[in-house]
This record gives sequence, structure tokens and C-alpha cells, in this order.
Amino acid sequence: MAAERKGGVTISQVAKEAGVARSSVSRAYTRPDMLSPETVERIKAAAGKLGYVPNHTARALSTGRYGNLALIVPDVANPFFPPMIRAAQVEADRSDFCVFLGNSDEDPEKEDQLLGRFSGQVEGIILASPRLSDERIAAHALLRPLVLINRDVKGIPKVLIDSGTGIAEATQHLADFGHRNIVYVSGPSTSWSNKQRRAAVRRASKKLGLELSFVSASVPSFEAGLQAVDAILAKGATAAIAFDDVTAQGILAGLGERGVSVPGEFSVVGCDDALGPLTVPSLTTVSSRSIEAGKLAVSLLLEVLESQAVRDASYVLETHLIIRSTTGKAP
Amino acid sequence: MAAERKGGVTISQVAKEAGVARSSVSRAYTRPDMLSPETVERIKAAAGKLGYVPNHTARALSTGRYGNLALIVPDVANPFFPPMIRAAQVEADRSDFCVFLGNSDEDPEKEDQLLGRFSGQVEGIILASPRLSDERIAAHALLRPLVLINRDVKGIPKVLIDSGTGIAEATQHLADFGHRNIVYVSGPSTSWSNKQRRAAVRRASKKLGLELSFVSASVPSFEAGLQAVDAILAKGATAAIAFDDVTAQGILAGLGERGVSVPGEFSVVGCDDALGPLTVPSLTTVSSRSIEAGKLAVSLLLEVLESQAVRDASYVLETHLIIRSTTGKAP
DNA sequence: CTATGCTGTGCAACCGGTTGCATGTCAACC
DNA sequence: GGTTGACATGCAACCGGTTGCACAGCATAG
Repeated sequence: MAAERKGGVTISQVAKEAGVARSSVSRAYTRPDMLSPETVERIKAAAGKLGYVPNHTARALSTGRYGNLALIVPDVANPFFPPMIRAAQVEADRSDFCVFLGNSDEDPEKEDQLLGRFSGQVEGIILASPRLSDERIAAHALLRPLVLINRDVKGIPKVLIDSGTGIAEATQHLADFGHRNIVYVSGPSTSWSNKQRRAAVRRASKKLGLELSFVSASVPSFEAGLQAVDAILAKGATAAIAFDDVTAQGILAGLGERGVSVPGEFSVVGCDDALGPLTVPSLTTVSSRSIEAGKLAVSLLLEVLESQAVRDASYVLETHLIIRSTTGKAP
Repeated sequence: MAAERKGGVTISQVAKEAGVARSSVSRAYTRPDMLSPETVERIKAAAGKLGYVPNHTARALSTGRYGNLALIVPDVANPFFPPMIRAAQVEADRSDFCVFLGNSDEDPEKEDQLLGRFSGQVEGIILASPRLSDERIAAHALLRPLVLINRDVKGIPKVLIDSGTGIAEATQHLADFGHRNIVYVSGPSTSWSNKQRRAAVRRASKKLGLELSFVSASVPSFEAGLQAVDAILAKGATAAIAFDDVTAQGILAGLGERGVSVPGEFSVVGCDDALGPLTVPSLTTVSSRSIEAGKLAVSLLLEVLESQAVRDASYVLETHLIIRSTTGKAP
């Protein structure tokens, strides 16, 4: 009968069963062309009989090829990330890689820690929207192939979602509707995306001659958006561009509480298209392309692993405005 | 200067630097009490100087303790899962475990494959809402500790979210509002949760003397909800209980398109509280406790690992109705 | 002053594979 | 018919840790 012990069947047991050396069993799996077809068959038969499954870990130790990669995100539960995670997953799977997922909870320390924990058992790491300092990121990149998403550190390959283009379109869109005074509700100060969006809205406003002010929602959350509403209204603006969709949604709720109709009296634009058309009224937002970013980051990482060269590649994904129902003519 | 070679610093290098045997370095980390305090300190100093990080994989090979666990879900992007994933992550982290994440894409085959791929490098696996057959699940459970979420297979430890209690409350809530004819919009047929919810709404309706009919939305998605609206209205019902929040959201959108006001003319109840209060109007729903489920599943798994005994434990989490703004008096 | 026991450290085998090199066999070639 | 070389396989070292056991040194007990 087939062995069923918890410990698992080893290469030695198969070797004995098939009457060959351990190395031959190994080769039957890794380089069958080196062995005669009959031997391979005999080994496979013995392996099948015993229920042998190669030990991933042991193999990783001697080859240094782990067949694993890690993906670290600040918050799994933020709707921006799940589609990205999923895409990365699928892409990794296509090349037989397993994915470790890390959640840093928006905490740089935690991120650092996770990086250390994973680094011993993966071939490469993808850091999405890291909150870590450039120096620490660079340090980790020395130890192990690293690909960044939405962060620009010199010399490290990256995938950037350029929300600047979409934000510019959004600003134009609001100007077209006659808005003259708008607010940008900013996100985490350590976020590269936030800096980029903030700069884009500033640039576009200047060009279009709009009056622009800032309100800060330090974390991207529904509550933060809700709480920002009074400050937004105090600015005398007629439209707001929010750091992300979740914040925008909070703003919508807050406006609703205060009886301000959207888009009749006030227009709102989100960013990242994380909620899709799921909301009522549906949110005008900037596309995020997070799915492509996830997929691209993985294939870029695999490419780096294969070529050994640390190519300083950057992929930039442009974004566009998605017009739905929360924007309209200025009152 | 600190070594910077890609390969990483090994225990031997540290041993040489500190002038001790490899075993002492190992013990400095695993059983410092066996060494004199000065020696430990000297080793740690040398390790720090060289930038030594213990190799997780090598350790796993010799101890058989991988320090990894896998979590497999049908769809990372379904908002029900991210909070659960996050909670599992955090709980695993507390015990220094790393988490592999698998996405089965709602495909039983894929699930089976992932299970196989992971099983060589983890100590245990958590299967959330599996679509796999009972037999295959049982087979995998023989090889390696397994904990289920929202699936009931005899002899395997599990965490069940009992949405029955919440659904019963929802039905009662609708009856209290004078609804006499309601619809249950069902989810995936292979889903244990769907079976359970369907049974609960049937039981409660019978007890309360409500007229109940069924509409099927085979996958839980916004579109499926949207498309179910005509069928729902055709039943002559005044309220619907949906398999989950995403479906409910689709139903809301569909009703909006047809000019049916909510909750004035029609009431809608979701399930899983996956969207929180993020929507407008905010959705009356059944709490999901997915966060607790994720956390519990991990601690249960760790317990099983520790005790070696395959306890046939079940944790059942009761749910409750969360009343928001999509339910009201029957027209 | 020798027997006993404890503490701190080193030696070497082991975890389960991979891989460079050596060896043996046999056919083709000169 | 001896040499050459290709091919199939085995040996043994190695990946980077862990751990049982041996042993040296020293203090305490008899």
C-alpha cells in the first residue's frame, strides 16, 4: 500500500524502491533527458507507487530558486489593492510561482519587518505603494530583486500608475462645467501617488486659472472623507477632487448629511476607480489600471530574475477620467 | 564593511567572525539560554556587523517547521474576503508565520492545484469558502492540517459564519414593516453559505407566513444583481434579500434605473456587510464577522499544529441584522 | 583528594534535495 | 583490435541551518 505517513516520501525511499541512486531520482524530475527512458519510467513508477512529491523547500535550499515571490501592500482591505493582488497572483501562477502576501497596515516599520521575514524564502519582492523611506527600500533592493508599484526610487525597476493625466482631465472637466473654485482633498503624506496627484491638480488649475485650495485627509478612508466636508465647504469651493474613491465616497456621504445635493450643488471626483459603478449616484473618477499594474509588476520581476540584470525599467500607465454621475454644471 | 553579496550571510561566516562553532551561532538564536550571556552577545554583535539574517528555508528543512501557512480564497477581489485576509494575516504575523495567498477564481480545479502547490511548503492550510468537493477536501486534510471557513466537512476543523440568525432577523424586520411577499436572490450553487441562507429565509418566511419566491443570480456580482431586477419585480414582491452585498447593490442600481424608489416602494437587504456604510443610500444588511472568522481560523490552525491532535472543532459565529436605509414600510 | 554533576561549547550527522565529476559500458571509428 | 567518445549512472559534496552526543572545565559533595 502507498505510504501515508505525515512526513512525506523522500527521494531516498524512491531510489531504494526503484533500485537506483538518489541522484537518478532527482534527475528523473529535473533533467529526464540525461537518463534512459526506461530508467525514468521505472523511477516514476516507483514514485507513483509510494506517493512521492518533490520537496519544494529542500529543492529551494540547494538551488537557491525558491519559486516564490512576495507582494507587500499597505492595506489589503483598501479596495484599490484586491484587484491588483488578484492580477499579480494569476500572473505568478502562470509561471508556477507562489505568492506571499504581506499587509503593512500603512506602517513603515511593519513594512520593513515583513521585507525581512519574506526575504529568506522568495526570489523577488513586489512593493506596492510603500510607505518606507527611499533608503530602506534601496537597502532591501540590494539583497534581493525588488519591483516597486507607485513609487519612484532611482535604480529600482517600477510600475507607475500616472494618475496625473487623469487628474488633469478631471480638472479640465470641472472647468468645462464652469467650476472656478475647487478643492483637492489629499491623502497620506508619504504616498507617492498623493504627491503626484496634488502636483497634477495644482498644475492643471494654474493653467486653467482655477482657484485651488487643499484639505487634508491624512488616511484614505470613508471617515476621513466624511470629516473633511466642513473644511471643504468652508473653502467656498463648488467641486472637490479626492485622493481616492473611498475618501470621495465619505465626502459624498457628508454632503448628503448636510443636504448638499450632488451634482446639483456640488461636484465630486474620485480617483482609482476602486468602487466601479457600484455606488449611487455613481462616482466620476480617474481610472486606476491597478490590474495591469499588478500583472506588469510580476512579469517585470520575473524578467529581472531571469536576466539577472537589474534593469532600471519603468513602466508608466496613463490614466483617464471616467465620467459618471457626481459631476455637473457649477451652481 | 558589511558583506553585501547577493547570496546573503551564512551561519558559518558569523561563526568565523565570532570565533565560535556554527552550532553556537544557531543556538544563540534558538536557545540562547544554553549559552553564556557573553557568548550570545559576541555572536549577536558579529551577526549584526555582517548583516546576518537566519535563512528561513534552511531552518524549515531541518526542523520541518516551515513557519508558513496558506490561505486560499475563491476571489480576492470580492469585498467579502479582503478584511478576512487581512485579519488572518495579522493573526499569523503575531505568531511569526508568513501567509501564502491563493486565488482559486471560483474554480474547483484551480483550488485543487493551489492546494498541491502550497502543501510542500506550509505547515497548514486555510480554505475559505471552498468550491471543491468534500472528498477532495478530505483527501488534502489527510496530508496536512486544514481548517475550513464557511464549509462543513465532517472531521475537519472549521469556522462557520452562521448567517442564518441574521437572515432570520432580516425576514422578521421585513415582516414588521408589513411586507408579505419577498424574494431571496440566491448566489453560487456550490456555496455552503448560499444553501444556508436560502434555508434560513425559507424557514423564517414559513414561520411568519410570508410568501417567498426565489430568483437566481448564479455568481455574486453587481451585474448579476442588476439583471435579476426584472425577475424580482415580476414576482410581485415588495422586498428582496440578496445573497450578498454586491448583488444587493446591483439590485439597487437596477431599481433606480426603473424609477423604483428605495425604501419607499421597495426594500432591499444585503448580506455580509462587505460594503459598510459606504453606499448611498446605505444598505441594510447582515453582519458578516469575516474579520473574526479570519482571525479565528488562523488561531485554530495554529492550535491544531501545536497540539498535533486533529481536533474536530467548529466555531460558529452568529450574525445580526444591521439596519440602515434600504428597508422601510411596505408600500 | 577523588567521585559526581552541571554548564558551556564543539563535533558531526542529518533534513531532502541538486550537481560536478568520476566511472563503467558499449558502439563506432581508424 | 585497440582507441575514442558518447551515454547512462553513481558517488560525494554541498545548500544553511538544527540537534544529539561527547567532552572539557569547574564547583560541590563525600
